[in-house]
Amino acid sequence: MLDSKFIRDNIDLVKEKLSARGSDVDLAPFIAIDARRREVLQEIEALRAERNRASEEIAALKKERKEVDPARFKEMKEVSGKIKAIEEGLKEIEQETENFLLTIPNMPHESVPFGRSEEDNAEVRKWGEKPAFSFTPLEHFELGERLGILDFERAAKIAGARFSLYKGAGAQLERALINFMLDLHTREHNYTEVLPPFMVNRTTMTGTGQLPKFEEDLFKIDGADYFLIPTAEVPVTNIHQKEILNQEDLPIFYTAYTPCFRSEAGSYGKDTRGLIRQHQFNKVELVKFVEPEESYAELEGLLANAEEVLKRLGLHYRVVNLCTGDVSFAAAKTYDLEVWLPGPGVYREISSCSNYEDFQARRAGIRYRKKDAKKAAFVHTLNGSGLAVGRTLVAVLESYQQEDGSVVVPEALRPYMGGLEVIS
RNA sequence: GGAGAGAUGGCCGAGUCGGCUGAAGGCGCUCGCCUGCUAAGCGAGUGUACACUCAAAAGUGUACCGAGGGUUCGAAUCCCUCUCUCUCCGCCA
Repeated sequence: MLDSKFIRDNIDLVKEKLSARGSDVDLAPFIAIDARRREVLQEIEALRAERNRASEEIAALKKERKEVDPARFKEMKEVSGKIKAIEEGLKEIEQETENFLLTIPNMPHESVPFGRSEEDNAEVRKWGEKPAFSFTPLEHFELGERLGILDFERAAKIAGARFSLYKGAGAQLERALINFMLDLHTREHNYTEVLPPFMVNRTTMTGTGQLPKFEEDLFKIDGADYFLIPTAEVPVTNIHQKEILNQEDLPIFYTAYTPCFRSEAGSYGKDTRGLIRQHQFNKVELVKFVEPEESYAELEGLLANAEEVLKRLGLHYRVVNLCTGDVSFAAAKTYDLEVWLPGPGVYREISSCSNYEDFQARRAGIRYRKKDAKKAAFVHTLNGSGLAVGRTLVAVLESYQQEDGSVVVPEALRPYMGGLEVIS
């Protein structure tokens, strides 16, 4: 959420920043209603002040056991009626401003390249090499089905399309990846592991920006106001919802493994086979709460933490700086990590690392108190996948496949696989 | 699922028959004084948001005692609804 005062004072800048991301919001109605809001507020506050004064007067008279003129009561009853009437209008106006603000996306940071679509994203760097094969590499679902470690047909029978069933070494490999990632981030990168609820309420979904705009992408529990989380970012960022943290508590780093649930209506027809696009997938998430001055340095750190997973697994990847037209609703800046998939021969997003600045903090009410500042300030929140587990498994299968269809287990994972070296 | 109790400031805790209660008292914390050091003691301060005045510093007003609504000239205090916490019973991995 943007600061309404900031919008008021910087209309042209806000307009420019939003149009850079392809959002041509008309700010004029907001400016008008915001002005009206303050006008009504002043009116109502003056009346309330009058009521408070009268109240004190009456209290003083009663204390001295003096008579109160009945006309006074009548007069104040009218004032109260007026207040109530204006209050209703004010509530509507406030609701309207709130609704507007909640649907305005974040402004991209100055280091975000201008662009219209993902075509315009800027490659930052590449790491490693595309693995060379003396044969035509297979896609992961072929490998997985042949090895008997992935079973999409039965997954469809149990649940439907876009669900997966891992078996044997496949299930074990998924679990190994989760543990490997969590251990790396907790032991070497200073994150605190958390295991949050996989369902959250509406307020929490609004805090990180999934609601009110993207309800159709979420799975909602029927008969209760719970949603399945689309990412651990949601419950974990909201850990400190409506809190004022101490400066010395920052920065706070959390990592969490959770399954993620995404409805993503409209995605049908894309990536229909395999693990790439699922209604349920596993992810290890990294979340940071930091002071504003530190947030861009912390974004680089977060990105490096996610990259480290790929490096240790020996998977070739590239880092992409998303352009203004491709950064998501709540983010000010996003780096995507794209892993190389030898099967289809493409780079595939495997992590998305973003700085939200104070956009989520303002929505969720996450503040901190600076040592000698009188006012509490909003923290900056960041998060990134560290990594999407299913897609990592895809990359491992495809990158480490051998001509006979077996798959070599990357060394970093062997301790988590009971020493297993090859899946065959 | 059933029965009961409760929700007040960073924490503990008081709020009488509704009336200067943003909220007593204590603890904690900050600054100052005092003091070989520490402790004790003394003094002052110590929530958030919004609006207005304003260059700023600051000041003024309004709101907030779990959330929302109602009664009333006036609600932390009375009434209703909801949420959460605790205790007991039932069920249960």
